[in-house]
Parts: sequence; structure tokens; C-alpha cells
Amino acid sequence: MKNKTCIVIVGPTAVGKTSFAIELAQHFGTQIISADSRQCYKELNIGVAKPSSEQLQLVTHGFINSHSILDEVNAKVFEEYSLQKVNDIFKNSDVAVMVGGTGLYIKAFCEGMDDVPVIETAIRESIVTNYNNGGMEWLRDQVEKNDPIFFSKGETKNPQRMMRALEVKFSTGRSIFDFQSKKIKERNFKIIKIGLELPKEQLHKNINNRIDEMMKNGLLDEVKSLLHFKNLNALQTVGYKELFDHLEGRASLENAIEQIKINTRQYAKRQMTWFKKDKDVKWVSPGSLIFSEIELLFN
RNA sequence: GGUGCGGUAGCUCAGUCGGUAGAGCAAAGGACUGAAAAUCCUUGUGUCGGCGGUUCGAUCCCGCCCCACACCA
Repeated sequence: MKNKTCIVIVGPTAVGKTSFAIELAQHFGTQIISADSRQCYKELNIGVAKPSSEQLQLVTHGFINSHSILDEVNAKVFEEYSLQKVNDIFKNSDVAVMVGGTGLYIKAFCEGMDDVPVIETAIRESIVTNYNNGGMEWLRDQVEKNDPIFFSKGETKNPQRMMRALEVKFSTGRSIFDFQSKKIKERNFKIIKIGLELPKEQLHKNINNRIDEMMKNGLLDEVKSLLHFKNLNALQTVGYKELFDHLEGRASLENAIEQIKINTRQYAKRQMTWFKKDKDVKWVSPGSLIFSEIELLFN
């Protein structure tokens, strides 16, 4: 019998996850683990809608400001980080709260990633360089030659997936599909998933308001200070990439802001596509759920 | 008032040497096990500005009108 429970709060950006999770954590007297692929970077603040310093003082948050944009962060890193963190929390509490919008990270935490050996950076870099020079033609050619299994079953129009397949093949001699067991890892605690949902019009209103707020709070200055790092993976981020375009003369400020709003809506849509597929999620509208109802879900 | 250039999908525009039309973006839906706020896939009927004329047939040619922009007066 599992006597520990992690409540996982999911939902699209700007739906109200942060404050909901804080209230929940306070109610249970516990801590929060963020599951957000951008809020973990200490250099990114306004544009990633990080909890305020006041909020961070109310409840201890893991995976917030825990990494640098220079670090390599990915789903596997998150799995290891979050499992350790949740077990720390369980030493003092029966309940932990996870909140975030990065579906893959939450999946990694709940179900685990298959173990693939770490790839040498030299291998990865040479693939990226070759792809930049040779394009999709080179990539498809290499995948067809080196990993026919992936070539027949994988996404052969998706450069990121193909590069991943290639680096695994070059590094281990095996197809990435060999490593993918599709087995769900057993966790020694119970997981409850709650999805926050709003009507689309309301969500879009929240998104627009939030972005206008970010601009008032100085997002442009924050982005300016990060211009040198624009090629880092951590800065392939909505709110930053569009303002880089503006700072480098490819877009007016007005158009850049409009583009942030569009890209954020599209991001929210992708998040909903991901979370709606997860049948374990219990959907509620923010503010409508009483904590005692959540306790009922424990059994 | 005159001349010129336009008026085609929500937006920007292409096109049909006359046989009722298509790209990009947006939008909608979806996928996604080490970049995931990333990456990728699928989906295009719209009085082709209005009214007439020519024609078997007009969004395309002709006439008039309306609207926008530019220049000249």
C-alpha cells in the first residue's frame, strides 16, 4: 500500500496553475516541484511567468531557478531531479505537489524514460554541423543508411527526431527503437493528476493580459541582456525569440508582441492536445475545486 | 476633376493566353521517450468589388459605377 501521494497539476499556460498549486501546497503543508522546462533557469524571469519572489517564499519550490541556461536540461535530467526531490519531500510529508505545463517532463516523472547511454558531445555536434550543411537530404540519407528501422517507422520529416535517432545509432550501434520499451516504470508513491481548464476565449484573454503585463514589467530589457545567448536551447522560448527578432531589426516591436501572443496561443493548444490524451487527468476549472474533494481522490 | 495602379480565403498576395482558383501566415485537428515554450503531420468553396455587355461559357475581354492608394491639377 502506497502511503505517499504526489498531486500533479497540469494545464495550459496562463490558466492559473501557479496560484492554485501554492494554495494546495499550503493546505497540505508541503512543497512544490515545478514541471516547467523554462522556469528552471535562473536567468529567465519575466518572460517565463515564474512565480514571484513573494510566492516562492510562501512555499518551497523545486526546479525553479535551479539551473543555468548554460546547463543541459532535458526530460531525463528532470526525471532524476524530480524523483529525488519528491522523495525528499516525502520524508516530512505524505503529500507533494507538482505543477507545470511541460507534458513530456511530467510523463518522465510519472512513467519514466528508458535508459539510453549518454551521447558524447562530439558525436552530437558533428551531426548538427552536417545537418546545417547538408539539410534534410543529408539527414534522411544518413538515417536510411544507418537506422533503417527508424527510417521505416519513425518521423522522417522531423529533423530533431532524426538527429536523435542518428546520435543514438552512432553512439551505441543500436536503433533508438531498441531502447524504447514502452513500459511504465513503477513508482513507490501514488499519483493524482488534476487538469485546469478554461474556455478558450477566457484563456486567450488571460494570455494577452499576461503578455501586456510582461512588457510593462520590463521584458524587453531582460531579453536585451540575453541577446548574446540567443542561440542556446534555453532561449528558443516564446517571449524571447520574437523580441530577438525585433532587437535585430526583423520585426517592429508591435509585430513582435503580436507574434508572442500568437505563439503563446499555439503553445497552449499543443499543451491541451498533450494533456487531453492523458486519461488519468481529472479536469476542473480553476477555483472550482475544494481541497476536501482532492483528498477524496486519494483512495 | 484628370492619369496611373489596385480591389481574389480571416490577413498578405499569386494566378487563370476565357472552361468557376492557389501559396505563405492565421485558424482548426493531431503526433511527440534526452532540444518539448522545441520539433513535426493533416485540413483550403472563396457572391475572384457591384451592375450590365460580348461569348456555348467571364474571376479573366469590353462599358459604366463604387472603394483604396499614388501622382498631376
